[in-house]
Amino acid sequence: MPRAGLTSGAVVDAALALIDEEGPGALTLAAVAARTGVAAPSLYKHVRGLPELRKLVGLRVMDDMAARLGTAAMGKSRDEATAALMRAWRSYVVDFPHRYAVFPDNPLLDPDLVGTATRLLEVILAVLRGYGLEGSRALHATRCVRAAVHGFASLEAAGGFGLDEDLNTSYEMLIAMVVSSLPRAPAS
Amino acid sequence: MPRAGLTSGAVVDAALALIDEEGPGALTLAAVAARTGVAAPSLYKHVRGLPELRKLVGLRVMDDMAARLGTAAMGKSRDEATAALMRAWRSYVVDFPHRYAVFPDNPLLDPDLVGTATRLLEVILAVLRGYGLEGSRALHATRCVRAAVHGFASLEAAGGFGLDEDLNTSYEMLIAMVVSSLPRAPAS
DNA sequence: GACAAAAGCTACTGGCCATAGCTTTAAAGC
DNA sequence: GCTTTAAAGCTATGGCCAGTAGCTTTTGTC
Repeated sequence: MPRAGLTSGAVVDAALALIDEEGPGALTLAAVAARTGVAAPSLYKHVRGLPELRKLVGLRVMDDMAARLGTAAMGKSRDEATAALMRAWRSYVVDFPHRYAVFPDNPLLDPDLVGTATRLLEVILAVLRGYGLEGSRALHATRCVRAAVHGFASLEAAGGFGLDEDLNTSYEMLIAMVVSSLPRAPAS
Repeated sequence: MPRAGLTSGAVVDAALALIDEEGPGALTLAAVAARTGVAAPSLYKHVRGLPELRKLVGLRVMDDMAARLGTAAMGKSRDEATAALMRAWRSYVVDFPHRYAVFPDNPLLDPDLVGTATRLLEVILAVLRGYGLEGSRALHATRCVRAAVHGFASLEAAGGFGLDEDLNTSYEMLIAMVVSSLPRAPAS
């Protein structure tokens, strides 16, 4: 019997493939084992259990998003950067609708996730700093941007918007709303 | 052996109590049966199974919210109505943080939920009509309001905002952003 | 070529959903 | 008041999944 040659990363890959193909509800150890050609208990050699697998999957999702957002905002500032950030966020959801559902609920409270989560927030904060926002004002503004963007993304990922017609137009309107109403300090 | 006298409604009540006390993950037929003092299979006399119970619970949540939003917006118009609506939405989440997680993902596509879901959307649409918004513009604006409000609510319900300090301030800022950037037709 | 660590396996337990089929309660009709 | 019957409850059972225990086999290293 040849060895499967699994690694922790390969298990996460299989989990993501499963999620992409059959939705977040299909993520079971049994299914991952079947897909990787291994008996279910063998997975425990690479992953501590289902909760840890979920966490690793969530971490990958956050990582991918952080990379996308970072490059999207790169070289831009202010309104242009905000719009690019928001478009990149949604584009992830459009590309991987099922993945967005496994984005960790509360990454800031989990020591294993807080690093990546902070990196993600840092992207937003960096853009807001371009408006001259710092400290408390930047914090509140970050929350507002997160709320708008995450709200739209999660509703779209869940198919929550009824007819999917014209979602681009809706989102551009949301971007315009955010951009136009972000508190701003005078440009330096 | 006296009879428990369950009804479909009582089962939903017990399910909601469970969710409130132990979170949405605690909603199992076994737990509901224990709480109602009945053997698990007996629940099938009142509910078709776990998916249906979830749906009924989601329906109740939507119903409660629709009632709250309706009375909150009543007698107000434009910015005042928008702000009241948004505050009422969040107040539900603050009062029942765990319930918000069982809000149905896609009520508009489920024939059993679409009625209540539409009633809920109607409240938002009614407020937007106060700005003179109709048709396509109103649709897009509704989506933006939903996104902002739902995004904030779901992040708060999941504890996704790190420190919960100053969430009121953040939300008031979001309200101000929405109110100030809503497209508006001239007042009649 | 021997050995040790890691990767895989089978066997098993316990939780939960769900179905089948029986018993008992309680309400309705005579 | 008694009979009847539908609904409400039960026990028994099966299947799926997570997770643990303990064994075998591969594979890389000395």
